[in-house]
Amino acid sequence: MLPDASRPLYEVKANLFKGLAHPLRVRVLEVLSTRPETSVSDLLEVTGLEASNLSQHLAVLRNNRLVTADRRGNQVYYRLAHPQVADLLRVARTLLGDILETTERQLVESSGLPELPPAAPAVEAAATAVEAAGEPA
Amino acid sequence: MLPDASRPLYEVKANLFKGLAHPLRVRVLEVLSTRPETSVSDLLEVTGLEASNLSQHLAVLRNNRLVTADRRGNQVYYRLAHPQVADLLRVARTLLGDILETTERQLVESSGLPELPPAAPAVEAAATAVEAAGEPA
DNA sequence: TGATGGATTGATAAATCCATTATACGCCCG
DNA sequence: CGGGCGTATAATGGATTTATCAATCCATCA
Repeated sequence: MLPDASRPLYEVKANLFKGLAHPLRVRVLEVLSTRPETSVSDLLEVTGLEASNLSQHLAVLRNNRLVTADRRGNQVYYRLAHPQVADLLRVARTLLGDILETTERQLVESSGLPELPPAAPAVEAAATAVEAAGEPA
Repeated sequence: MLPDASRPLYEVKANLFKGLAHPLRVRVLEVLSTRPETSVSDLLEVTGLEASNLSQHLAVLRNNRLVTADRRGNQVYYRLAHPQVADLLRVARTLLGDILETTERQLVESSGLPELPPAAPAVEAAATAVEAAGEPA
């Protein structure tokens, strides 16, 4: 889990992605991208999760060195270990935008070519949702 | 597996990362980042894998719209579906470089502070390996 | 000290992922 | 058409991941 550099890079990278491969963990990282730090109790509120479940996921993020925790008094505060983590989320998002765009285009092309589709509610709304989502990363 | 935009973005992102969360798939994407396209047989050579195993992983990459395949004659050629995929791998690599650097520094700091460590073979070599690795992404 | 609130850890069952094997498909050539 | 090659899919069993519940740890405050 710790990025052991003696292994082939593609293994280490795969481990990194594994650390990111859960909705909850992505969510936590997104929250952490918007503020300098966040307490576990705040994360609990935001996510509406069970404490132990969240804690487990935070442990995964810690083991992957994606976040750092420090305890102040009764509470524990988490922050991104590196700004690059936010970069990664941003790049992922733009990639997803592209993917969605081209799959949508391919759908249109293969289904009769109505140059400007009169309005494909679901897909269309979805696409713009991704573009405009007021989301941190 | 298809990036359904009607779901929360963090779920879609997590799915994307899941698609990347295997050494073999990362390896394939790295190979594909270095050339415009690569045939399955070439990938088989490079990776030394069983055909069906590779095929399964290629299917995952296809389902995630990370690669596209097109058949010409007897062979199938794969390519990255978007240049952003390579970007993602690059950002991941620099992040890993940072992570490794700071964990190494923390190791040194917490173990007696030999200002310039006389030479910590494993870790040191590893770090430079990551920096210098002549790897595509 | 005991008690309380916040967070983590351990244990377990369910779900998911993966390598392997076997089978099927698509294309070319004889 | 039949055979062979290159890929892909199905099925199976073993390993990993995850949500849940119980137990523990750590700091505060009475």
